[in-house]
Amino acid sequence: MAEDISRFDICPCAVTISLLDSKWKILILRELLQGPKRYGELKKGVVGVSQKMLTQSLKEMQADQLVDRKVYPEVPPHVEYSLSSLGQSLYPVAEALENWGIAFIKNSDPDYLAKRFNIHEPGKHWLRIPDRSKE
Amino acid sequence: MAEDISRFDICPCAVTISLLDSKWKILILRELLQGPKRYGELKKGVVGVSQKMLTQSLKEMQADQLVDRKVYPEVPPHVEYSLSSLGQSLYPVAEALENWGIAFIKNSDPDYLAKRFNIHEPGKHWLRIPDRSKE
DNA sequence: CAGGATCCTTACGGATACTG
DNA sequence: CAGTATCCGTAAGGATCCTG
Repeated sequence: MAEDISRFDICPCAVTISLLDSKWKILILRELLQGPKRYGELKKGVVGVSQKMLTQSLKEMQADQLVDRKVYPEVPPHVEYSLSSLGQSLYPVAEALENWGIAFIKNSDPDYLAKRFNIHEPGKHWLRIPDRSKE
Repeated sequence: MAEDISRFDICPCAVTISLLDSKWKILILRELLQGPKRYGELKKGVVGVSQKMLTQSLKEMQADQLVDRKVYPEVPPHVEYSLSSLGQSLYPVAEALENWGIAFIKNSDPDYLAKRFNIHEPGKHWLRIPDRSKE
Protein backbone atom coordinates (compact mmCIF):
# COMPACT_ATOMS: atom_id res chain seq x y z
CA MET A 1 0.00 0.00 0.00
CA ALA A 2 2.89 2.30 0.63
CA GLU A 3 4.05 1.47 -2.86
CA ASP A 4 0.94 3.02 -4.32
CA ILE A 5 2.07 6.45 -3.38
CA SER A 6 5.79 5.97 -3.47
CA ARG A 7 6.04 7.16 -7.04
CA PHE A 8 4.90 10.58 -5.94
CA ASP A 9 7.97 10.78 -3.82
CA ILE A 10 6.39 13.29 -1.54
CA CYS A 11 5.93 13.58 2.20
CA PRO A 12 2.29 13.07 3.14
CA CYS A 13 2.75 15.23 6.23
CA ALA A 14 3.96 18.06 4.06
CA VAL A 15 1.03 17.58 1.72
CA THR A 16 -1.47 17.89 4.51
CA ILE A 17 0.25 20.93 5.94
CA SER A 18 0.38 22.47 2.49
CA LEU A 19 -3.35 22.18 2.13
CA LEU A 20 -3.84 23.89 5.45
CA ASP A 21 -1.06 26.42 5.38
CA SER A 22 -1.81 30.01 6.07
CA LYS A 23 -3.77 30.37 9.25
CA TRP A 24 -6.80 31.51 7.30
CA LYS A 25 -7.53 28.07 5.94
CA ILE A 26 -7.48 26.58 9.38
CA LEU A 27 -9.85 29.19 10.61
CA ILE A 28 -12.09 28.67 7.61
CA LEU A 29 -12.02 24.95 8.26
CA ARG A 30 -12.99 25.59 11.84
CA GLU A 31 -15.91 27.74 10.77
CA LEU A 32 -17.14 25.21 8.26
CA LEU A 33 -16.83 22.37 10.72
CA GLN A 34 -19.76 24.06 12.39
CA GLY A 35 -21.82 23.72 9.23
CA PRO A 36 -22.36 25.49 5.90
CA LYS A 37 -21.86 29.22 5.91
CA ARG A 38 -22.33 32.10 3.57
CA TYR A 39 -19.48 34.25 2.35
CA GLY A 40 -20.44 37.12 4.61
CA GLU A 41 -20.70 34.85 7.62
CA LEU A 42 -17.23 33.49 6.97
CA LYS A 43 -15.94 37.02 6.62
CA LYS A 44 -17.24 37.82 10.08
CA GLY A 45 -16.31 34.48 11.61
CA VAL A 46 -12.73 34.57 10.44
CA VAL A 47 -11.88 37.80 12.14
CA GLY A 48 -9.14 39.76 10.49
CA VAL A 49 -9.21 38.07 7.12
CA SER A 50 -9.23 40.34 4.10
CA GLN A 51 -11.73 39.86 1.35
CA LYS A 52 -8.92 38.95 -0.98
CA MET A 53 -7.48 36.24 1.23
CA LEU A 54 -10.88 34.81 2.08
CA THR A 55 -11.85 34.52 -1.56
CA GLN A 56 -8.47 33.17 -2.52
CA SER A 57 -8.38 30.63 0.29
CA LEU A 58 -11.86 29.42 -0.53
CA LYS A 59 -10.92 29.01 -4.17
CA GLU A 60 -7.87 26.98 -3.30
CA MET A 61 -9.83 24.84 -0.89
CA GLN A 62 -12.35 24.21 -3.64
CA ALA A 63 -9.59 23.28 -6.04
CA ASP A 64 -8.27 20.90 -3.40
CA GLN A 65 -11.76 19.42 -3.11
CA LEU A 66 -12.02 20.35 0.52
CA VAL A 67 -14.85 22.80 0.13
CA ASP A 68 -18.06 22.86 -1.85
CA ARG A 69 -19.62 26.04 -3.18
CA LYS A 70 -23.33 26.36 -3.79
CA VAL A 71 -24.85 29.32 -5.53
CA TYR A 72 -28.48 30.20 -4.99
CA PRO A 73 -29.75 32.04 -8.05
CA GLU A 74 -31.22 34.92 -6.14
CA VAL A 75 -30.95 38.67 -5.97
CA PRO A 76 -29.08 39.70 -3.97
CA PRO A 77 -26.58 36.87 -4.47
CA HIS A 78 -26.52 34.03 -2.02
CA VAL A 79 -23.51 31.72 -1.91
CA GLU A 80 -23.02 28.98 0.59
CA TYR A 81 -19.80 27.20 1.40
CA SER A 82 -19.58 23.84 3.06
CA LEU A 83 -17.06 21.11 3.68
CA SER A 84 -16.92 18.27 1.22
CA SER A 85 -16.65 14.77 2.60
CA LEU A 86 -12.92 15.13 2.11
CA GLY A 87 -13.02 18.34 4.10
CA GLN A 88 -15.03 16.63 6.80
CA SER A 89 -12.42 13.93 6.95
CA LEU A 90 -9.97 16.52 8.22
CA TYR A 91 -11.71 16.49 11.56
CA PRO A 92 -9.28 14.06 13.23
CA VAL A 93 -6.39 16.15 11.92
CA ALA A 94 -7.91 19.32 13.31
CA GLU A 95 -8.47 17.52 16.57
CA ALA A 96 -4.84 16.42 16.79
CA LEU A 97 -3.67 19.93 15.99
CA GLU A 98 -5.97 21.39 18.57
CA ASN A 99 -5.05 19.00 21.34
CA TRP A 100 -1.39 19.60 20.85
CA GLY A 101 -1.92 23.33 20.54
CA ILE A 102 -3.82 23.48 23.80
CA ALA A 103 -1.06 21.65 25.64
CA PHE A 104 1.57 23.86 24.03
CA ILE A 105 -0.22 27.03 25.00
CA LYS A 106 -0.66 25.85 28.56
CA ASN A 107 2.99 25.02 28.89
CA SER A 108 4.34 28.11 27.22
CA ASP A 109 5.32 31.45 28.59
CA PRO A 110 2.46 33.88 27.95
CA ASP A 111 4.85 36.64 26.95
CA TYR A 112 6.54 34.36 24.47
CA LEU A 113 3.21 33.35 23.00
CA ALA A 114 2.12 36.94 22.69
CA LYS A 115 5.23 37.83 20.76
CA ARG A 116 5.38 34.66 18.72
CA PHE A 117 1.86 35.03 17.47
CA ASN A 118 1.55 38.78 17.38
CA ILE A 119 -1.19 38.95 19.91
CA HIS A 120 -1.49 42.62 20.62
CA GLU A 121 -5.17 43.07 20.32
CA PRO A 122 -7.33 40.85 22.47
CA GLY A 123 -10.86 40.02 21.40
CA LYS A 124 -10.11 38.47 18.08
CA HIS A 125 -11.89 35.35 19.25
CA TRP A 126 -9.88 32.68 17.58
CA LEU A 127 -12.31 30.04 18.71
CA ARG A 128 -11.58 26.39 18.94
CA ILE A 129 -12.92 23.71 16.69
CA PRO A 130 -16.38 22.44 17.61
CA ASP A 131 -16.46 19.54 20.00
CA ARG A 132 -17.92 16.46 18.37
CA SER A 133 -16.73 13.97 20.90
CA LYS A 134 -20.12 13.95 22.60
CA GLU A 135 -22.16 13.62 19.46
CA MET B 1 -9.52 23.87 31.69
CA ALA B 2 -10.54 25.68 28.54
CA GLU B 3 -10.61 28.80 30.66
CA ASP B 4 -6.90 28.50 31.29
CA ILE B 5 -6.11 29.36 27.73
CA SER B 6 -9.10 31.47 26.87
CA ARG B 7 -7.31 34.66 27.70
CA PHE B 8 -4.90 34.05 24.86
CA ASP B 9 -7.81 34.23 22.51
CA ILE B 10 -6.03 32.20 19.93
CA CYS B 11 -6.84 29.12 17.92
CA PRO B 12 -4.78 26.14 19.10
CA CYS B 13 -4.98 24.58 15.66
CA ALA B 14 -3.47 27.68 14.15
CA VAL B 15 -0.76 27.70 16.80
CA THR B 16 0.25 24.17 15.97
CA ILE B 17 0.23 24.83 12.25
CA SER B 18 2.26 27.97 12.78
CA LEU B 19 4.97 26.05 14.55
CA LEU B 20 5.14 23.63 11.66
CA ASP B 21 4.61 25.93 8.73
CA SER B 22 7.01 25.86 5.86
CA LYS B 23 7.54 22.37 4.66
CA TRP B 24 11.11 22.43 5.90
CA LYS B 25 10.13 22.19 9.53
CA ILE B 26 8.00 19.18 8.85
CA LEU B 27 10.82 17.51 7.04
CA ILE B 28 13.23 18.41 9.83
CA LEU B 29 10.78 17.01 12.32
CA ARG B 30 10.58 13.84 10.32
CA GLU B 31 14.37 13.53 10.28
CA LEU B 32 14.68 14.13 13.99
CA LEU B 33 11.92 11.68 14.81
CA GLN B 34 14.48 9.12 13.69
CA GLY B 35 16.88 10.28 16.36
CA PRO B 36 19.48 13.02 16.94
CA LYS B 37 21.28 14.25 13.86
CA ARG B 38 24.14 16.53 13.03
CA TYR B 39 23.74 19.66 10.96
CA GLY B 40 25.31 18.05 7.92
CA GLU B 41 23.13 15.00 8.22
CA LEU B 42 20.02 17.16 8.30
CA LYS B 43 21.28 19.07 5.30
CA LYS B 44 21.45 15.82 3.37
CA GLY B 45 18.29 14.34 4.83
CA VAL B 46 16.14 17.33 4.05
CA VAL B 47 16.78 17.28 0.34
CA GLY B 48 16.52 20.63 -1.33
CA VAL B 49 16.75 22.80 1.76
CA SER B 50 19.13 25.71 1.57
CA GLN B 51 21.67 26.26 4.29
CA LYS B 52 19.93 29.48 5.17
CA MET B 53 16.52 27.93 5.61
CA LEU B 54 17.87 24.95 7.51
CA THR B 55 19.69 27.16 9.99
CA GLN B 56 16.76 29.52 10.29
CA SER B 57 14.25 26.74 10.76
CA LEU B 58 16.38 25.07 13.40
CA LYS B 59 16.73 28.34 15.27
CA GLU B 60 13.00 28.90 15.28
CA MET B 61 12.36 25.36 16.39
CA GLN B 62 14.80 25.89 19.22
CA ALA B 63 13.06 29.11 20.19
CA ASP B 64 9.80 27.19 20.18
CA GLN B 65 11.40 24.59 22.45
CA LEU B 66 10.83 21.87 19.92
CA VAL B 67 14.48 21.16 19.26
CA ASP B 68 17.55 20.85 21.43
CA ARG B 69 21.01 21.80 20.22
CA LYS B 70 24.11 20.21 21.66
CA VAL B 71 27.58 21.44 20.85
CA TYR B 72 30.55 19.14 21.23
CA PRO B 73 33.65 21.25 21.87
CA GLU B 74 35.74 19.64 19.20
CA VAL B 75 37.67 20.59 16.13
CA PRO B 76 36.20 20.39 13.61
CA PRO B 77 32.89 21.51 15.11
CA HIS B 78 30.30 18.92 16.02
CA VAL B 79 26.73 19.99 16.63
CA GLU B 80 23.89 17.65 17.27
CA TYR B 81 20.20 18.43 17.01
CA SER B 82 17.49 16.41 18.67
CA LEU B 83 13.84 16.68 19.53
CA SER B 84 12.97 17.95 22.96
CA SER B 85 10.26 16.13 24.86
CA LEU B 86 7.91 18.75 23.49
CA GLY B 87 9.14 17.98 20.00
CA GLN B 88 8.69 14.28 20.62
CA SER B 89 5.14 14.98 21.69
CA LEU B 90 4.41 16.06 18.13
CA TYR B 91 4.49 12.45 17.04
CA PRO B 92 0.71 11.94 17.19
CA VAL B 93 0.26 15.14 15.22
CA ALA B 94 2.71 14.01 12.59
CA GLU B 95 0.93 10.69 12.47
CA ALA B 96 -2.45 12.33 11.93
CA LEU B 97 -1.00 14.54 9.22
CA GLU B 98 0.61 11.58 7.55
CA ASN B 99 -2.41 9.34 7.64
CA TRP B 100 -4.60 11.98 6.12
CA GLY B 101 -1.95 12.88 3.57
CA ILE B 102 -1.62 9.30 2.43
CA ALA B 103 -5.35 8.98 1.93
CA PHE B 104 -5.45 12.30 0.11
CA ILE B 105 -2.66 11.33 -2.22
CA LYS B 106 -4.26 8.01 -3.00
CA ASN B 107 -7.57 9.64 -3.83
CA SER B 108 -6.19 12.51 -5.86
CA ASP B 109 -5.50 12.84 -9.52
CA PRO B 110 -1.75 12.32 -10.04
CA ASP B 111 -1.57 15.17 -12.51
CA TYR B 112 -3.24 17.50 -10.05
CA LEU B 113 -0.84 16.48 -7.32
CA ALA B 114 2.13 17.01 -9.58
CA LYS B 115 1.01 20.53 -10.35
CA ARG B 116 -0.20 21.37 -6.88
CA PHE B 117 3.07 20.41 -5.25
CA ASN B 118 5.48 21.27 -8.02
CA ILE B 119 6.71 17.79 -8.49
CA HIS B 120 8.82 18.04 -11.58
CA GLU B 121 11.92 16.28 -10.46
CA PRO B 122 11.44 12.80 -9.12
CA GLY B 123 13.90 11.30 -6.68
CA LYS B 124 13.76 13.91 -3.99
CA HIS B 125 12.84 11.20 -1.51
CA TRP B 126 10.42 12.99 0.70
CA LEU B 127 10.25 10.05 3.03
CA ARG B 128 7.49 9.39 5.45
CA ILE B 129 7.73 9.68 9.19
CA PRO B 130 9.22 6.66 10.91
CA ASP B 131 6.76 3.99 11.92
CA ARG B 132 6.68 3.57 15.67
CA SER B 133 3.49 1.59 15.83
CA LYS B 134 5.42 -1.65 16.11
CA GLU B 135 7.87 -0.49 18.72
C1' DC C 1 -24.29 40.26 -1.29
C1' DA C 2 -20.31 38.28 -3.08
C1' DG C 3 -16.90 39.01 -5.16
C1' DG C 4 -13.14 41.14 -9.25
C1' DA C 5 -9.22 43.98 -10.37
C1' DT C 6 -5.20 47.02 -8.98
C1' DC C 7 -1.63 48.86 -6.60
C1' DC C 8 1.92 48.51 -3.44
C1' DT C 9 4.75 47.00 0.38
C1' DT C 10 6.95 43.56 2.90
C1' DA C 11 9.19 39.47 3.95
C1' DC C 12 10.19 34.86 2.36
C1' DG C 13 13.56 32.41 0.49
C1' DG C 14 17.41 31.21 -3.05
C1' DA C 15 22.28 32.02 -4.48
C1' DT C 16 26.73 33.27 -3.37
C1' DA C 17 30.77 34.37 -0.68
C1' DC C 18 33.09 34.22 3.66
C1' DT C 19 34.59 32.40 8.73
C1' DG C 20 35.94 30.26 13.49
C1' DC D 1 32.06 21.19 10.07
C1' DA D 2 28.70 24.36 11.03
C1' DG D 3 27.50 27.99 10.40
C1' DT D 4 27.23 33.92 9.27
C1' DA D 5 26.52 37.80 6.12
C1' DT D 6 24.81 39.97 2.01
C1' DC D 7 22.38 40.68 -2.12
C1' DC D 8 18.37 40.13 -4.64
C1' DG D 9 14.05 38.41 -7.19
C1' DT D 10 9.68 36.80 -6.40
C1' DA D 11 5.37 36.40 -4.51
C1' DA D 12 2.30 36.61 -0.52
C1' DG D 13 -0.78 39.56 1.34
C1' DG D 14 -3.04 44.13 2.80
C1' DA D 15 -5.62 48.30 1.24
C1' DT D 16 -8.54 50.38 -1.87
C1' DC D 17 -11.85 50.93 -5.52
C1' DC D 18 -15.21 48.89 -8.56
C1' DT D 19 -19.28 45.57 -10.24
C1' DG D 20 -23.18 42.08 -11.55
